[in-house]
Amino acid sequence: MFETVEIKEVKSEIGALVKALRKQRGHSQSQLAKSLGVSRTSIQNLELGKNFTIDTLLKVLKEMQVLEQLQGELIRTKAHVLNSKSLY
Amino acid sequence: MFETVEIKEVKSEIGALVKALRKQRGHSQSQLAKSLGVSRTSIQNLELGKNFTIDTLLKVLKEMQVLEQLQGELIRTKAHVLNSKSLY
DNA sequence: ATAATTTGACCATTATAATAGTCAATATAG
DNA sequence: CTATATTGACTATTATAATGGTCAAATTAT
Repeated sequence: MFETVEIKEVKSEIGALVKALRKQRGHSQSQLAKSLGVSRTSIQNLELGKNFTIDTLLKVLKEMQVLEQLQGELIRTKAHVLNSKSLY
Repeated sequence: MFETVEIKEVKSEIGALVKALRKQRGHSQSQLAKSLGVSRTSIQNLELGKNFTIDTLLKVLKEMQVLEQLQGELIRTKAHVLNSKSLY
């Protein structure tokens, strides 16, 4: 047990999710970049699992209308953290 | 409807979550920074809702052993995206 | 209460993400 | 098949995140 998840792997999965969201909406990297006011290189790096800033990611998620969901997850996760007794 | 969530707000919530996780484990910013091999300033900026890189965030989440959960969410979300018919 | 620790707010420097551009390889459309 | 659009892979430059340091204010421990 305690399977280790690599950071690199998670970044790639974030990239794959962004690409899936973008494709589903029928946009090219250029179209998306333009509507967010960022460079296509930023979208490309995000999708290819390179390093990127939280701003770039959140801009995409807002455009894709999944920012609310992320916020919900954050609030739930934090509540869960605060309610569970510390084991540390 | 279509309540707008601000990026700034979400960054602050991520910061609050990280701070809650850290406090629960009884670590100082300095301790956490050292164990991740990043500067305290990076932890501080993350917690205060400034901009930061995905690497910094994922390092923290890995240390806090919540990276698996995030990965699970990503996979579920992507599956949901791919299974739902496009409205676009 | 006071001593010790932690945190937020700086600053200067370094590392690197973001930008704008090009081009060949793929993919998509006609 | 041919034309068009898109993507991945570069490069050079600029903007900014990360670093390492200090210090006063706030918090926590004694």
